[in-house]
Amino acid sequence: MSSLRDVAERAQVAVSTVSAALNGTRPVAAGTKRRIEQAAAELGYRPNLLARGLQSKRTRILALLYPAPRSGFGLTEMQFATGAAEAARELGHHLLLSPENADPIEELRHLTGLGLVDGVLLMEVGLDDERAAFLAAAGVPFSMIGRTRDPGSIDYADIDFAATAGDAVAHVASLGHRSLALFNLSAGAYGDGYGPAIRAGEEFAAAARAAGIGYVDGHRPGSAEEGREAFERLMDAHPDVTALAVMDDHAAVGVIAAVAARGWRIPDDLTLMLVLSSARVAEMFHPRLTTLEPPGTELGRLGARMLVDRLSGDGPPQQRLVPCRLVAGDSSAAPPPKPRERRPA
Amino acid sequence: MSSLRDVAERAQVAVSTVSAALNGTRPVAAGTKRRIEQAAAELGYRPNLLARGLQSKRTRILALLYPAPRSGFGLTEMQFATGAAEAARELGHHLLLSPENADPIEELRHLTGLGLVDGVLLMEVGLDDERAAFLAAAGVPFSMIGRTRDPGSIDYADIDFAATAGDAVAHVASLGHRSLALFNLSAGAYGDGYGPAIRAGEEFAAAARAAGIGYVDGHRPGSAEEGREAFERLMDAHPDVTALAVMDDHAAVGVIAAVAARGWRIPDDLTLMLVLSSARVAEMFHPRLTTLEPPGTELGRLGARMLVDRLSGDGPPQQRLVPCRLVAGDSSAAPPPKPRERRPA
DNA sequence: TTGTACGCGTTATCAT
DNA sequence: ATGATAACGCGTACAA
Repeated sequence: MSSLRDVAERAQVAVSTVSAALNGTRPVAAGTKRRIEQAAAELGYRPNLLARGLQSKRTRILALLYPAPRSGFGLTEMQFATGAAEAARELGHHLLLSPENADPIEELRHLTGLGLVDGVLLMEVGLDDERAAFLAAAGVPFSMIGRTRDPGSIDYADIDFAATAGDAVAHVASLGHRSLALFNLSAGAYGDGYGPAIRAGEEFAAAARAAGIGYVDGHRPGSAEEGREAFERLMDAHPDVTALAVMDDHAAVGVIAAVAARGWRIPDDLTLMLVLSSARVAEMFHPRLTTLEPPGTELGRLGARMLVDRLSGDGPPQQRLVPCRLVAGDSSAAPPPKPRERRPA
Repeated sequence: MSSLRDVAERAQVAVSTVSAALNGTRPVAAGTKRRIEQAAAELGYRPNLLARGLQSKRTRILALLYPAPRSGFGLTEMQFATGAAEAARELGHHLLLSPENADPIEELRHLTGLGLVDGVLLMEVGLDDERAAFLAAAGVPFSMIGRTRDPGSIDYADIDFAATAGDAVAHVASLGHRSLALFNLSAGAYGDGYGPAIRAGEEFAAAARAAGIGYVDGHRPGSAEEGREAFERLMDAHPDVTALAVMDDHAAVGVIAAVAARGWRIPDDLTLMLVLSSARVAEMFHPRLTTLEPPGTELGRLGARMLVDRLSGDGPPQQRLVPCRLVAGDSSAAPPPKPRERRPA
């Protein structure tokens, strides 16, 4: 690879002049500049990122801290990564994919100690995330996709659960439903203090209250079988519920089976929505489910952009909430006119 | 961050001795070595990767060239990335996520010119992949997940389509089926020369021939609607087909609908398999589909490992084929005893 | 406007 | 066995 010196020789100038010309870091005569640029082009010169980083203390590399895939790991997480990578590239940065091992803190200490990355992007942030605490204490610039319980002045991009729940409730309310239930994420899949689970629960409750419709939660099925059981118990206890929002894809499978087993149909007897699931997944179902699709790419992009902003200058903290997109499928309809009964096949 | 010099001062030795002691690159007296190690530990010294890379011409960073998500982009691609990242970390390397833009070659030229990465990992390799040609010509070490038509001596890890097709055929044959059809990937989704589509087609044909059972292909539905139509046409032309392998998730949705519309049931009237789809997706269906799950993580790991091996020394080319894992679901059964008829509801 | 000289943190070569 | 010193390629004072 050709270096600054090669270009300098070819253009008959000093190395520093080449550097200046190429970076615009000080005035260079138009003629000289042209000669230099031509020489650089001819040699296919590319600045060496290592040397530049060593000198400037800025590598323009971001690390995406990648939690070890627990039970569920899907399209959304993929979108975080691709969104962040795209935005990083557009902003002249690179994205390092950094899978966490058993000891995330040690991993972080190592990673940041290398001098390789300028900042860190955190995924799957817990309500009391130790990684965030560590990074803040260590003075390492970082941003979060998701957020801790008390983000303070830390940059983050997260789902707007209030708006999302509002949209969902408005959707079913406008169809005429008077009572909505939520099947939340299972504790097993994500641990107990998982932010999205907690926030979704709170905001759905609030939205339903504000809209003046009934609301039931408490079930947290994490598999098809649990979804079946949960639906049965839900109908036993609250036969008036005509709309159901489910946060776990597999639980939805069970719900659908349970509905069919009763001789009921979707959407005639039950309006079913998927929450935090991509439209691609919703299309796998029959009928195609209405879904509240998380803005994965958008959040990834925002996270990266915020981090780059933070590295450049220091403005006020950027904290952005983005609602899910409601994609209406064929699983939404008006509630059944009369009380439903079991109609075994 | 503390540097080698800080450690040297603290241990009362020369910088070069510290370097030698820490890297074991030349003999160091036991006592000195202990002093140095202690000083390093006390200062929390971490070698600066940039400086080391600048000097040694090896950054221990791998780039995963990440194609812009086309239509279909799922869990498998995610697994490539996570597998590669994990393996890289275990081997003391880092993984850079590099999304491709409009001009992949220019992107590659840029990336490799930066001196930032030691080698490149290619995903979604085409039969005549220009990126592979470029890298080979440029002398940049790389390995492929997937493979070109003629890989020559390039390292790669790919799906073993022959074994996969063999397993699939054996599965349906052992259930008693005498005729199998394949719905291949649509040309639209992946372009026309997409390796997996072509290899799957060839190998299913060969496996069926070897097993002495009938084989039909030619349909390439890329959506639910196209899947419905394709199934209708298939049944019109080949009413004897009792087993169907589908490579596109969405097409499978249409097939299932078409089967139901005829008043048929899965698996009683049709054995349905998903090919190259993850078990997680297969579980979304009802009944749970039998699937040939691609070894995404494994391939990612292999690709990274091969690349690291190649960077370290140069042995013979490593070319590994890994078969898909057959996960039996509830969509496989013996063929119907009598010819099926339409049984409209 | 341009050139010279130094430092970033590391490894490698040469003396000692 | 250890220490001094020269690169690696770049940015940046400072001098010209």
